[in-house]
Amino acid sequence: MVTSEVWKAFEENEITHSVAHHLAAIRDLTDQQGYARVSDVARMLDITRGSASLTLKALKERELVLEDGNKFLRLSDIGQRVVDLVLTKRAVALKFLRDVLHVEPRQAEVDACKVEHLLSEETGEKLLHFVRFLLADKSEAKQFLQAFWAEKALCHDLDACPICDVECLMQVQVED
Amino acid sequence: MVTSEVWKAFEENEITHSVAHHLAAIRDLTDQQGYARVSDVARMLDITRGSASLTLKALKERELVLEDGNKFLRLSDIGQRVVDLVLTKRAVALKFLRDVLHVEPRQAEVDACKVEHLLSEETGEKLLHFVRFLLADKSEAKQFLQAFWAEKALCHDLDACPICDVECLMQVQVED
DNA sequence: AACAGATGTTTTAGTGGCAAAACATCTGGT
DNA sequence: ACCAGATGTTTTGCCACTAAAACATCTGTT
Repeated sequence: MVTSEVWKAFEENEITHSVAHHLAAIRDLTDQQGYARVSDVARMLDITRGSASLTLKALKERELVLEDGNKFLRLSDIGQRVVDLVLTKRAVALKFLRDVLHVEPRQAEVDACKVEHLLSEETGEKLLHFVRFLLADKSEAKQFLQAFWAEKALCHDLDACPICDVECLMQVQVED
Repeated sequence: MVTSEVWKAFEENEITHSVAHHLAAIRDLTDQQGYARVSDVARMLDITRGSASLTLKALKERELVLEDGNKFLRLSDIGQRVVDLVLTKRAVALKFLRDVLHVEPRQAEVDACKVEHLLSEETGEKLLHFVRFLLADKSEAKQFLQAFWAEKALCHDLDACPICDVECLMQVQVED
């Protein structure tokens, strides 16, 4: 794989950040109030109705969103599947950042939200396994986390931590 | 923090994916061949010279990129700092995905590349600590990883794994 | 001197996403 | 019946990013 193929994959993402949140808004609104209209989505995302109308029109053409005769929106089966995958990855990433890495809750939320739609299914699935294993009631996990959290308290500043430079990190060899 | 503030943070990112790679290209080219011109950057990123010219013009105006009389480009101190932060986060994310989660190397590269510029400094730093601790020569880490990699082999398919649903995961309480 | 090739820039156009404004429609209250 | 308010759409314009094409400049070869 050439370098340009790697970095251009970003643009080729079929589900953009904006699309993911339009779909998630429809899901949330349907759950909360039983229906979702263009205006409801716009209000929830804090964008204009015009903007939401255009984005949702495209999603209807892509058949991720359906509309009944009363202008009520709902997710198609595929749309539901898409938003499930994205929200699962968001939840797992949030759990990892907040409860394992101890990133500030708000920052963890922002970061998880930024990357949710960009992580591959493979990464999402493996991160899920990892977090589950890490937070389960296993002695190896408990001991490891205890040791990690204890050590972390000693080293907050990257520049001040001699063992934490990346060149050094990248040379660490891992044996399975 | 309101929901809309969280998801809109994506758009407010000052360093876009494209910008990060333009800066990284200048850095790589300077290291490899001693200089970087608009055409070199365009070739490396596999975009047209026109496109690179426009993006780099904007970066010169933002003073992240400097140009000498011979049209040779170099990073300003701030530009250097920016690209260092991004590439550090890419390296750490790659290490984590590939060597800890065992994501397929190519997929790990793509995913790390997609999120590198989106992760906060806090997350990047804490992930670095985590990976370093995890891959260091510590008994807690070794035992944990051994147990994780052994268990992971048993559960490849998300749907087939009853313990791996997210609702369940999110209810796990963590005590420090 | 003339030409070819490489380089850099600008213009035009397309995409995704946003706001603002104009417009149409629909609904409830008086 | 009328009006106000809410709703939905379209148009226009902006920004970041890209390609394509036209254009200018510079360099090396003959």
